[in-house]
Amino acid sequence: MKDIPLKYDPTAVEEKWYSYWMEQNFFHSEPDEREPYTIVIPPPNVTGVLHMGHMLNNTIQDVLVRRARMLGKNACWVPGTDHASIATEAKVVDKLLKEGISKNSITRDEFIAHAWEWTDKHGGIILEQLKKLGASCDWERTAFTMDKVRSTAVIRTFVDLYHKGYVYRGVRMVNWDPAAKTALSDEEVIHREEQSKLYYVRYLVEGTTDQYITVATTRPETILGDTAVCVNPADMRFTHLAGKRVLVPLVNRSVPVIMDDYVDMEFGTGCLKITPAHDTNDYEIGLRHNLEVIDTFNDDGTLSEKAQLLVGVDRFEARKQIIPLLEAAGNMVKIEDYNNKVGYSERTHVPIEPKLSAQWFLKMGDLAKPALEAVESDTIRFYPSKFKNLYRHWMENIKDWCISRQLWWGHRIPVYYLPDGSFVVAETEAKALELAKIQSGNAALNLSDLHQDEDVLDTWASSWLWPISVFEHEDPDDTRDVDYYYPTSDLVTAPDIIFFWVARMVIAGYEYKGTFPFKNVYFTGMVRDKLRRKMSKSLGNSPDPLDLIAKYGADGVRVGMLLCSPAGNDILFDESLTDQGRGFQTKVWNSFRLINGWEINDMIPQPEHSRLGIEWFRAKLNEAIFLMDDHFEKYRLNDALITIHATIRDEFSGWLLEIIKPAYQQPIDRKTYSEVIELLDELLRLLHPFMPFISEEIWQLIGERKVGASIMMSTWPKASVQNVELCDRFEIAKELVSGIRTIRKDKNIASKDAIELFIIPGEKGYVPEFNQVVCKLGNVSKLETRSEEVVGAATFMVKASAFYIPFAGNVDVEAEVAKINEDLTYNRGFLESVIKKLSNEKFVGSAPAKVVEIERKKQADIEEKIKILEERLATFK
RNA sequence: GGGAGCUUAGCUCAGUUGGUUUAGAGCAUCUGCCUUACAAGCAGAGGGUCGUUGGUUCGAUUCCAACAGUUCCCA
Repeated sequence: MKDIPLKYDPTAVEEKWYSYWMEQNFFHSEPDEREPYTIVIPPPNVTGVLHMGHMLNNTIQDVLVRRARMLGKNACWVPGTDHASIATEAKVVDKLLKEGISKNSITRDEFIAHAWEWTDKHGGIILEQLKKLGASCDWERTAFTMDKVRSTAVIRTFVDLYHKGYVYRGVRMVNWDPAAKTALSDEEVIHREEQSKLYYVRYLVEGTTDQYITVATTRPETILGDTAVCVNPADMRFTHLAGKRVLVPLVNRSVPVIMDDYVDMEFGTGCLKITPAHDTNDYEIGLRHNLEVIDTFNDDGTLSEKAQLLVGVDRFEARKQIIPLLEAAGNMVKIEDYNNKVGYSERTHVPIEPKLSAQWFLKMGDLAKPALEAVESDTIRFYPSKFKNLYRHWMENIKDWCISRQLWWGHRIPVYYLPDGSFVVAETEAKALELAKIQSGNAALNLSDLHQDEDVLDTWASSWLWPISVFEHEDPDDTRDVDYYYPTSDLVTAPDIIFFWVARMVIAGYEYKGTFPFKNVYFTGMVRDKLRRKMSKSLGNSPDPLDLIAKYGADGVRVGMLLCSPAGNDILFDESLTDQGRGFQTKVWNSFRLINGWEINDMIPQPEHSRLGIEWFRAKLNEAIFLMDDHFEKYRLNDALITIHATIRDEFSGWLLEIIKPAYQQPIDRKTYSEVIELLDELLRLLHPFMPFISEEIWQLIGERKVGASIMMSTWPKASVQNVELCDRFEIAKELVSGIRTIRKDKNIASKDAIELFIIPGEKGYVPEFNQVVCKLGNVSKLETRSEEVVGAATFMVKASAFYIPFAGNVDVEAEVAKINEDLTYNRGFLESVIKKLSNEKFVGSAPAKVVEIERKKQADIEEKIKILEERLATFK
């Protein structure tokens, strides 16, 4: 008997064991002859602090890693962080601004120094927070997307892809973020439906004084950049305008009326204004019709000199100001309410401006092929598999990836321009110079003559290498780790980055390692609040994970998160979940406290009920292991948790402990005690991946443990042959005990008063082998079988067996009769449906023999039960 | 506008190739209990014509179609 506290103190216990695990270096992995099990963390942004999404995601990873470790695999969970180009740059710019420093006033190098300072200060916070959750990451392998090894990999890859012809520079319509002043990839743009206006504006047909053509637009401020008006060639309303020109309002530029079947005749007026510089579709039309491109916006979203009017005015202010101008000029026809979709920057949340600009692109078509095939063929499995559709759709319609960003924080593009405007691509300045000399034929060229591209690479251009680059070393020939750990086993991430990250990792994996980067992808749901709102800082609906851990314990929070989160389903987080987790933690502790409090006596033999209980529980536990393994195999982690949760709470604490519990202040026999400790040991091991701390705490207390021992390094219990029949028979005994409890409650018989129990056994519903258990749990002093109805007793049935408990007081005949009649009605109805089925010749003829047999058995069972019920009813008449 | 998914108890969800006593769990609700480990607990109870309508089948929550509602992705 150990001296243990009445109340479990998660904070103290969690700190103690996490330090112990760290001291023992249990999380660290080195390649050896065992099978590897590898997970790379989805690297959180250095700007981030732990939020509920991380909690869910990392809890899942930790569960998988801990179980794999217990299965004897060489488990390695690599942690790290992501430099998050645009988000971090924005934070650093803000911070500097508060200090009175504008980004424009300092050099690139000075800015980068500030950004590193910021990263060093904040970048590690989130990883420290993960430790509180119990994450068993190999901290010695912590990586950062901008550290030396990872940066080298990114640059090397760019150069390689360039030389393979996949990278090209092109002027294209890109998604321009006027706040960050950078291009964004399509995936970084979020489209939202908005209430806006549709403006009908008329353009004077050139050479006339009263002929107009009216267009409909949501963006009247772009009129200043119009270079055509377009109609559908099939539209009879406008055939007379073919070859004519119109005047752009306010600026009176003469532009052609063009015909293109892109125009939807049904929409608006059937007549479209074309602004090639500021609309993707217009740009395409412009290319087809050789239209002039007039860029009327500056990089910051204000109108440029080219607009001629409202120069320097912000685009949204310009929209307001241009309306009275159009009205005054007599061009505004009408304004209607209209809902349209507007693209917003994922990071800065400002509306995206389509803008022509020179950017670096990566050709995706060929690269994507093996990556699509891998998922289609289930070489890489998605859980849940419904995300295959999404993945396929994107991969089949993949577009080239805009990989340049007009930012400073990130991997600077290794392109070096020569004085003549040509360029070379190389991993280092020295190599670039060498190449430049050859290319230009000018051996006197030196570094100061070269100018490196100002842009950095998209952050995902580093994260897509993550499963490879985290295993690389400064010595490029040291491939020991990558050879051993790659491909990794499981990836746990959110479906919203399936394109950003998952798909691109698969692409990079095939391109650079010739195989998939991970075998399974587990998509978690979004953590939302009770009202299904996304958790966000601005809504203030997200609890601070660390507060939750302080309040409920890390184990409690982990259980709370997982209880309600089948793969891929959003989890509607509510503190009642973590409260449940804490409740379970307390339950586990109290169960242990009960056992711990027993005095052991070597002299007394094992009582029969204890022997039976333990025999049954062994079978039940075996069943639980079997089920959990199956759930794990299918990545149904919440089902696996529910299984161990129910096994501990209901079967172990609720049934087994009640069976073997000695009478008050009585000792327990040695055999039962050691057997129950053995069983508890197994339960704790099954619980460990979910609740690492409390399982370790109790495991350390129930045996003599040497320094260096830990449940996390113990083995995962193995399922043996199932004994379903034993479990089923015990369920019948449980029903009997429940029946007794119900009668006690109905008839107000205190549990300390012993009762007598008489039984008329039927074909089913009575298992005498568990009589000792029933007597113990039901406080039954006498148990006898009878062949005739017992009068003056409370009765109930289990299946086809009838049970009688004599009691002092009157039997409520009316109530009994009513109860029996209710039972009869149900069973007769049921019998009818079975008979109907069996009398259907087609059923008997075509259904499998096994199914028909089941129906026959049903019929016999129900008939027997009805017979007994009828007999009982007769005794009341 | 195109595509995908979802719709089962008041809420959140299971339901594994169509048949296992006319659908299960957790939470919530209700009723008892401060029963010597646990009131952060225990023992019970009620609650669903499986979105609607058709079809396939001996048999449909399960397969198919249409419709309705809803969510997401893409344009």
